[in-house]
Amino acid sequence: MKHKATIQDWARERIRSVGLRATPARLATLQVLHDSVSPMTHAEVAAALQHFEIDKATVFRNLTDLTSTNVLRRSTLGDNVWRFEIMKDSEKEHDAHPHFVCVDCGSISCMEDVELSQKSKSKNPLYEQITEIVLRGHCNECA
Amino acid sequence: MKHKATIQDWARERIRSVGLRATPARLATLQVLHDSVSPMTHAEVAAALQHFEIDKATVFRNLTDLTSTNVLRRSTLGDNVWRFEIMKDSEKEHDAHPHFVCVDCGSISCMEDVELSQKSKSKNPLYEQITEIVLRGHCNECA
DNA sequence: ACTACACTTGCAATTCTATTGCAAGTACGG
DNA sequence: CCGTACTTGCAATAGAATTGCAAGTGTAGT
Repeated sequence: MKHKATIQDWARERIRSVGLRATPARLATLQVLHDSVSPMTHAEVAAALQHFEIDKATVFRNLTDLTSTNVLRRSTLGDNVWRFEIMKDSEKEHDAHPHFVCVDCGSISCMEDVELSQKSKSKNPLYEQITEIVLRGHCNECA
Repeated sequence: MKHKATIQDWARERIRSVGLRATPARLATLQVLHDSVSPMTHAEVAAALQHFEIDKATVFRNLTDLTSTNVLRRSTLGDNVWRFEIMKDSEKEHDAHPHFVCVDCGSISCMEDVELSQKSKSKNPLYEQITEIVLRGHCNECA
């Protein structure tokens, strides 16, 4: 388990490596997203950062900037709200990992160890062009 | 090719069969969606119906009602705007086979021969409770 | 056909997500 | 430590989605 200081260092390094400045707002944003087990909406991130008096417009812009530089991944899970999560180095070349949405409580979780496979080799040349995978159902809490 | 009168009859029949009233606004809504080759946003439907002096709130409520009764299907392409299309009889039984949504043209297709598998046996007890699988990406037409 | 009632509609206002302009503030290369 | 280009805060804006309520209307039952 990484220490907070280590995460800060990683965040600073990562932000600067994509040509952006390591501002407190951006470091805090990555910290918050790191501490979360699932993708967060911009409203959630903004709420978490209000204690630090960081404006929501700033949060928006930073989430957008960090997404366009591939530090974050932005996805829409079917409810018309953007969600952001830190993009791991390991998944930069791969397809996005599936997200699970509970239709009862709305909770979001990542399904790192689930992948798609084809029953037959026949068709589905679409496979390579998939950008997002969303699964809906009942989570353990609500089932 | 169906005649307009036939579509009106089908629409009236369909609307009433789900327990709703066959109002001019609803008949016109289904007519417009029938004439469209791709899913339409609420704004597009509302614009098409303005000539008939149908309020956008009414349009929205009807789209919502018709969606919750499975007359229409609502989907999001990733731009945070709902899109609606008539749900064909053949696809009413929505089993858990994946649907593919093209984020460019909005077309929806079934991916019968794609299934999920776990990389590791470890966790993910969520697997059995999945009710819907949606994949987003670029279809062959739009790629 | 008529009637009554529940369902619908129109209008206006509201909520929520996302975006932008601009002046003040700040990170950081040199 | 300075200068400048990048960032931020604040306020305003745009657009999608939603709601309250009184007036209007489709329909089942007579």
